Formats: sequence, structure tokens, C-alpha cells
Amino acid sequence: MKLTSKGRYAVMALVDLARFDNINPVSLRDISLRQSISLDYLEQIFSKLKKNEIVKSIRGTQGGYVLNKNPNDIKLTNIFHAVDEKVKTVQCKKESKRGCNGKATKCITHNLWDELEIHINTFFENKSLEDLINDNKETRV
Amino acid sequence: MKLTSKGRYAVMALVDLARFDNINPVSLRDISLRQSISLDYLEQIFSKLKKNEIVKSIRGTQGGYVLNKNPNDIKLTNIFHAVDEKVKTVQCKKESKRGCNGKATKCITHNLWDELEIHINTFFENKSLEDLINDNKETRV
DNA sequence: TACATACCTGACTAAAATGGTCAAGTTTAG
DNA sequence: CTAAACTTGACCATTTTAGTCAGGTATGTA
Ligand code: FES
Ligand code: FES
Repeated sequence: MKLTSKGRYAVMALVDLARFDNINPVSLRDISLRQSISLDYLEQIFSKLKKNEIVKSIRGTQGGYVLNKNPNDIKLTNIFHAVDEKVKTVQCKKESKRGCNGKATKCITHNLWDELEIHINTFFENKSLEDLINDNKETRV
Repeated sequence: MKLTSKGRYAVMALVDLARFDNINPVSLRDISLRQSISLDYLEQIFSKLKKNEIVKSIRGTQGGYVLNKNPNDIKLTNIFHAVDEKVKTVQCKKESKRGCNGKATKCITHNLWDELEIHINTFFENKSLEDLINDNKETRV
């Protein structure tokens, strides 16, 4: 079970963005340099964040990205969903009545994995970008 | 973030084993058939479970595997650890002072991922094989 | 108006991880 | 003696990951 770098970078970049987003848009170039993330890769990520209305883009010189919502309204769930970082613990299709083994009933561990998925998602739902910014302020003063 | 089938199968197989482990050892062949898991793959998995003293093996005809501990003392953590299904959310080496970005300090999201890792591991530490057997009895009567 | 900056898009790919299979044993009950 | 079942290690196809590359397009500023 591991986190992919797409999800990790998305959150990193947004925390960085939120910290510097005062008046001016923040360019991916700056984020790239500060956080050591490939610029090309960041572009892919922000394209998705934009589609999901988490950020707004401003083109041209002095352009960049700005948050599209209040940091308190951006939960980790939203970010992960935007970049397709999904938590997948069950193997079967959830809608289906069939199990992961092809049988007509769910497998003997299905409920367990389902519980786990909920457990993890709860964490993501309760954590907002604002929380992260604050945590970060504390540790750096 | 997804669960690999090694971890999933390990737990599945152990629940199956625990349910049928009365007097006689349970053969992998039976587990394979009941749970639709490749026999060859199960062998790899049980080899690891054995090394970690979660099961005991009995060779020869009528042989098979038996639990090596009380189901209540086998936590998901133990099972996952045995088959190398590890939760990895931070990117950096934990012991090191350096961050995942190569810089001298931890990255701005390090604490978050660390929290997440603890959150998930807590789930695994609190869930025992016995819990799973009971859950399963309930749903099947 | 030129031009540099920065967003935008899609194709491509090397490397790693995953989810197994295959082959050749050894042990032991009956 | 033989079949059932564990044991070990090598091997491999496919998928996923984590990017790179090569073009574009929009726009503020000089
Ligand atoms: S995970 Fe849903 S049936 Fe096995
Ligand atoms: S995850 Fe530990 S420093 Fe980034």
C-alpha cells in the first residue's frame, strides 16, 4: 500500500501555492524550484486540479495559478480525487453482487477491506488544506 | 493507494485456514480451491507466513498448515509484515534527517504522510484474525 | 509590435512493481 | 512405493508509475 507521487506532489504543490498565494498568482516554475518537482509533471497535475476547479489559471507573463476556493473547503479527498489518486482496497466491483473471486457472493474478507477503505477515506475527508497550512506554520514559526 | 493481492490473499487464506483448522491441517490445495487463489502463489505466501511463525507446516500426505498462535494474537499487522505488504506513505527515509526532495529538512507534507501512516497502521494493529473469523460467522450464521 | 513568460496538450517511454507461472525437488502417511 | 503436500528458486508477461519531450497558445510589458 503506497501513496503515488502524483497524489503526494499535488498536495505538496497546493500547500506551497497556498502559502505564497497572497495577491499574485504563483507560477509552476516557482513551485517546481521550491519543492523540487519536475515542471512538466506539475503541469499535468495542475491541469487536473484546474479541471476539478480547485485552482484557477492566469495566463501570460506574471501569470500562474491561484486557489479557486477557500483553503478550508479544499479537503484532501478533493485533491486526491482530482488527480486520480484513489484508495482501492477491495478487489471486486462495489456495485456488483459478485465477489472478487468470480463467485456469486462477496469473498470472506470483503467487509474487512471495505472497513479499511472507509477508515482511510475518513482521514482524507477530515483534512483540509487550511489544516496543512497551519501545521506548517507551527513547525516553521 | 491500493492493497496488493499478496496482502489480500494472505489474509483471505488465513481466515479460511482458521475456519477449517479444527484437528487436521489444511492443505493449500483446499484453500486454493475454496478461495480461488493460484496454488503456486499461495505457496510463496505461506512460505513467508511460516518464516514469521504465523503458521506451522506438516509435510507428507494429509499434511498441510496449522496456525502457530492463538487467532487473537495474530494481528493484521503481523500478517502484512510477514508478506511484505507495507504501508508506505512518506517518500523519504524515516531515520534520515533529510527530506524526500534531497534537501536538509523534511518536506512540507512529511508530517501529514506520517500521520496518515499511523492512522492506517492503527487499523491493522487493532484487527486480529479472531475478529475476522467472528465477523465472518455472523454474516454466514 | 516583439518577445519573454507561463500556461496548455498530447504523445511517448524507461524503469519498477505486480501477479503470477514453471520446474524440480523433499518429506511422509498409508 | 507412491501419491499428496510442502519447499525452493528462477523466471516472466503485463501493468503502473513517474516522469520526459515536443510542440503549441495566451498575454503582460517594453
Ligand atoms: S474484495 Fe469484494 S468480494 Fe473480495
Ligand atoms: S515525505 Fe518525508 S520529507 Fe517528504
